[in-house]
Amino acid sequence: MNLPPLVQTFVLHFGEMGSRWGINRTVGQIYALLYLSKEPLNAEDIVERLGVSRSNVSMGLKELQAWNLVRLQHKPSDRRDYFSTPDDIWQIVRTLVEERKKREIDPTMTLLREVLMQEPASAEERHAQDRMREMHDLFELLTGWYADVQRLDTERLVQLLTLGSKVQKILEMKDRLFVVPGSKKSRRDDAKEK
Amino acid sequence: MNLPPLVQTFVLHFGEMGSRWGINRTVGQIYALLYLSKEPLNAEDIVERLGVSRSNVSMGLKELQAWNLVRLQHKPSDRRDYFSTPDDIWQIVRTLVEERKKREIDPTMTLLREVLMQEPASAEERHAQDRMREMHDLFELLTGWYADVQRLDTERLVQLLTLGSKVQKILEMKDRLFVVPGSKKSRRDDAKEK
DNA sequence: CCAATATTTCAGAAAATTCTGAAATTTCGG
DNA sequence: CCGAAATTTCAGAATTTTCTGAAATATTGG
Repeated sequence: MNLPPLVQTFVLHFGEMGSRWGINRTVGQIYALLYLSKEPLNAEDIVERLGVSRSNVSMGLKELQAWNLVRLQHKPSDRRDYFSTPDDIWQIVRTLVEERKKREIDPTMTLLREVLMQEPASAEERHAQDRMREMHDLFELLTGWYADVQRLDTERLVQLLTLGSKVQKILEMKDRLFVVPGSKKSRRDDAKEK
Repeated sequence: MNLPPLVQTFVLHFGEMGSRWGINRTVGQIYALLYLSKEPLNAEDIVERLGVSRSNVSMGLKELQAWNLVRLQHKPSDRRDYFSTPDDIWQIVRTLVEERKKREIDPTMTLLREVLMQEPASAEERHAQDRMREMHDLFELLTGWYADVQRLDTERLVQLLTLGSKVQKILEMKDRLFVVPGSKKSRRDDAKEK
């Protein structure tokens, strides 16, 4: 491995971290390297810096492309493929969340919907189905939130995140200001009192 | 594997899904089984239903305990260990997020902080450090948001998630209502115009 | 077109992980 | 305490994943 120490530390860490995700060491290292690099890199650059085989890099890049995590580009009068990550880190986050949802949540939701259609044949199955329904509803809530928030432009997203749970305070304020006292909606807070 | 079809479908799916996480098939299956089960199960129960070795179950349960994902309990006049998942699915989510943060984010933040202290020895290292700083700041924002939201009770958390980006609307409303026109704070929206 | 260059594919080697059975250790009722 | 029951440990077998080198395929400047 042929990298400045500071870069190497990061690349090695991401290689190890990859295993905690569904990603292998080389893929993690390639991504880390591209993320830190100012200039786009071609496959041979990556081979030299990471010290892995050309074919391994080829497969790694293919996987990263399948994840939409790298951008392929070309330099004038150079037929080699150059790869880079988006400059905007928020774009990276959005892609990551999107792709993980696609691979992990969506198939699970499909399965849950299927299983929830079936008729339980025993008390045991009935209970299992109830549990699956809880999970289904939870995922629905989370993905709904995500679908909503994902549309915000970055500035507003950051604003929202910075606010954190302080939003809650504003909600309470809103409730107090705009809900007609005695109406159905305003009873929520009363309920807490009991 | 000796399970009602509906349960088996879910257990097999979670087994496969486990690989996408850092968790192995058996651990995924054990967790799925416990999640669906009304009654706590002992190790031998799990062996029978999943058809894996006793030692494999032992190691799987140990791992799930390390993740705080299962609860160990005992039945009167039975010395065997019985395992279950929390009834409250939100408790499960909280634990999962907490543990993943502990294993993935925290070590990465430690590394980033260390590397950001060092003096870059070249333009390349300087750029790499800038990129790492972006990541560091991003994680700080996200974990800050999480730390904040994590404290909410479930009812309010659900409320917040249901609202999604509509929060934004309320924020704008708040701005319009309470910010003194011409003050520093009220200029945020003006900036967007240019 | 074609030859040089670039990239991908893929079979099998290497490495890592998962799983098992047997043995060791722990626990606790009597 | 003892011994039966329960659990854990662990060496190595089985399986899966990762990685490589060689060969095949694709691309493009001239």
